[in-house]
Amino acid sequence: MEKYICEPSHTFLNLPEEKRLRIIREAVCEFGEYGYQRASVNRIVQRLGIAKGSLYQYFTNKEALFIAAFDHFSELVKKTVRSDRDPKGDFFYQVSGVLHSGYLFLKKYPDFFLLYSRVLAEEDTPHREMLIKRFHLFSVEYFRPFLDSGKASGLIRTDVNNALIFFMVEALLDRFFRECRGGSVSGMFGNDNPDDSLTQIIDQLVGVLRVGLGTTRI
Amino acid sequence: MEKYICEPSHTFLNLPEEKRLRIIREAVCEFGEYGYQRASVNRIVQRLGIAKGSLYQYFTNKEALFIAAFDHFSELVKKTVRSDRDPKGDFFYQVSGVLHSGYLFLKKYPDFFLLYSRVLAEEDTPHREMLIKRFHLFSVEYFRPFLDSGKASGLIRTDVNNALIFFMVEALLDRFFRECRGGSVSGMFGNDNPDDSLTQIIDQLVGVLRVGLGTTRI
Amino acid sequence: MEKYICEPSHTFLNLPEEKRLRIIREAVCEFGEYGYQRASVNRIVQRLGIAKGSLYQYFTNKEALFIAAFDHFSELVKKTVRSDRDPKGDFFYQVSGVLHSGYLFLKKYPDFFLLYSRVLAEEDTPHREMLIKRFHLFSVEYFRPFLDSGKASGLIRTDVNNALIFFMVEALLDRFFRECRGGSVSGMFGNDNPDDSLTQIIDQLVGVLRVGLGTTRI
Amino acid sequence: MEKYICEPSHTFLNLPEEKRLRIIREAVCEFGEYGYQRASVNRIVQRLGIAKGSLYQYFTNKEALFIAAFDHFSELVKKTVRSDRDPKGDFFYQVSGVLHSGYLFLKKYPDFFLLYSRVLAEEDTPHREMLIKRFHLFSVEYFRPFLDSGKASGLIRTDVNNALIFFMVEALLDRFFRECRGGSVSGMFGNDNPDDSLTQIIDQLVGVLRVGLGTTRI
DNA sequence: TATGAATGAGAGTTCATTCAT
DNA sequence: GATGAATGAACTCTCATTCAT
Repeated sequence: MEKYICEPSHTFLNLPEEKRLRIIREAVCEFGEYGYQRASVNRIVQRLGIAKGSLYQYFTNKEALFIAAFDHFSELVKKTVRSDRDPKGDFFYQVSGVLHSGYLFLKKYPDFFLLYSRVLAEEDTPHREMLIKRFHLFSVEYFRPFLDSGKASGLIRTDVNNALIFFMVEALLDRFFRECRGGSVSGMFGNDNPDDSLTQIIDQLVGVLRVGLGTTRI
Repeated sequence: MEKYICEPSHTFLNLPEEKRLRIIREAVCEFGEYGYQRASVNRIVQRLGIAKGSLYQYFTNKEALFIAAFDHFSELVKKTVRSDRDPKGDFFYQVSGVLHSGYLFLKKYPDFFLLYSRVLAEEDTPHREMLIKRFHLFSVEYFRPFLDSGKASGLIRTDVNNALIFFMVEALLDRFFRECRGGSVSGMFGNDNPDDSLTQIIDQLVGVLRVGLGTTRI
Repeated sequence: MEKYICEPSHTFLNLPEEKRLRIIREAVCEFGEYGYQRASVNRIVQRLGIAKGSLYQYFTNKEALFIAAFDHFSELVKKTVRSDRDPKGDFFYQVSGVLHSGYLFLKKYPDFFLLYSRVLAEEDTPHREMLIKRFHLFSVEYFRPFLDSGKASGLIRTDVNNALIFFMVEALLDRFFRECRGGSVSGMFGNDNPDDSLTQIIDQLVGVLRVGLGTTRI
Repeated sequence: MEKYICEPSHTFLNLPEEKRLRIIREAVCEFGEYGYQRASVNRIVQRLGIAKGSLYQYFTNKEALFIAAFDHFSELVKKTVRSDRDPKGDFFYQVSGVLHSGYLFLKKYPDFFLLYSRVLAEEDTPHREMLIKRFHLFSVEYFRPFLDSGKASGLIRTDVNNALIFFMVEALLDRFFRECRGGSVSGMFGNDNPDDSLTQIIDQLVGVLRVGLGTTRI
């Protein structure tokens, strides 16, 4: 993992874990709600009930605080995905699994997810490219083995570029999660079914992928 | 087309076209670069070399200027797509056509495209939902006939929801254009071919769609 | 009547009377609603539907327009009071008469009255002292004969200074009209009688004056 | 005393008293000179020689500063009147006492008095009605016992409405103080006697009231 | 004579950051 | 180590007035 220009200070790291977490959580919340630029350090310290000077002793500036908040989130995502991992299924099963556990994650930590979308969305987010790339690499690293073995075993068309496959999968994940955040997933396809129709929708989406990218025929 | 609460003033509409366009263009540029909230009216008038008061005689407020800029862009996009339209091809041919002409458009007006992504991305953009919806409706309106006749003629699977098809197509368009903006299209798949490899990439993407959504077999 | 530094221009005086009156009326309205300083020339021309430049050709500046508006009002008041005048009654009857006709006036021309209160109230009104003094002089001029003959005929205490009598009468007029503007006159004494109780209230007020200042005993 | 939506911040309350008072005093001065709307926060901080941001850490906005300034003044007035109070005299004696101590107060704090007149005068003053009402209530609360016992003991006419009596007394107080502010009190009745003629004038005024409202005959 | 586009100073307010205590 | 008062540039928006057409 790269070192940032501005790591949290020792003062911060020596804080009791509870307080450290509260600070990170409030930061995630603020940055998620307003995006980096419009987020207000004032509001953060107000919500925390600590002095502005204190925060500036933990982090050299707004940017450092932001990076720390994002990092925490990003580690959490990876941990969650890894722990949910069921290594038995094929590539398409994995995609479907990530859609499911991603959905659960964003229902559980809406603030974290909001923060992530903000970073994706707002170009003036500091270190944006690095942060995004890290997620992309994680996704590649996660799906790669399944993709490789899929191609090896004849499950997946070998005439389609890996990069293009990642491109399509990430496009669908992105859009799916973005859509999720707003309203109910089912609502996005016009019907008013409750959340449990989620499985059907994911199945349909992945089904199309399976046909388009796979060798299986209908 | 709906009327907004705050149209540009007569003063603005009576301006010589050249000046009017310059103003819109600079606004698009600023809003594209910073997003609505962080964009600065100060900077805009500075770039234009006009007095702040003047701009406020053209538009009641920042929001009105923003809407005007976005509208100009949005009309231009529609006009471009419509004029490029080749009504002969099937649904997938149309998707491929839109990818092409969209690519050309964003190379020609990168600022406009930036603005669009900002709107998609930033939730505190005023009237965001309306602006996005309008694009979505345009896309539905454009593709719908081809989709319908495709299903009728047996070209396209009828067991896949229309909404889901739109979802996938828009997801790919979105991501494709977003990727385009950064570097060369070819760069996004790891190879350094010049732009003329664009056709191949689009063909591959649409090819996968054609298999996944269509009844044609490989 | 004194000449002002800035009379309305010939251009204005040559305007058709109807237009001239509309301009004055809108000005009265604006200055009444916002007071001199906060009144907006922009709004006035907007309401009138004429060009800002035009207004500035009629009046050299905001101040000149204001004076013209106030003058018109002030002439109207004097005309009204004079035409209502019933020279038969004694001093106290006259006071009561002015209270009545003042009340009717302010119900008929609330904007004019509002303008007057603004002038009384706001110290940064240009030429305020002159405008107020003119009203005071009018009041003195109006009441003086009745006061003199009242003292001569033994109706009014001669041991009370004329200036003090004017002071008291004007204080009551002022407060009475100020109170009137807000709600119903009757409301100001806590009872909810309709406007026709006005006569009783005025009678009571003047009654107290009559006892305090007069030689009549209860 | 009611709490306002926006009290001064802790930051302000923790300031050394001297500085706190300076700020209030300058605010009173500015609001008194220009009225609420035209008063300029810029000018206030300039006069104080502090940064604009500082003032906004003390008070959430212009309105809060205004209310704080008015409150300070209003408490001071009440304290002054109460401490001058001589509970021995009758109702008319009390009126005369308030005229005297009011006069002294406004000579001592002319800016405070100016502010008060502004509030009375300018309808777009925020919370105007509440501020005025509070003064009226204070006046009622102060005079009421004397008025009641006056009526009980047969000193005051019982056929005159209490509300009407308050109306007259307040009208005279208002006008008296307004007149005072401009020049010397004596000047207002045309003679050039020094301030010590004040007593005579007040005596005359109250004398008329005593006759008009009282049962005592000349 | 009438127009209305242009002006620019000044309004209230916010905010990341510093530093003496 | 913690505090929080102070800062001042930048923000959006308003307005009386001018002047070329």
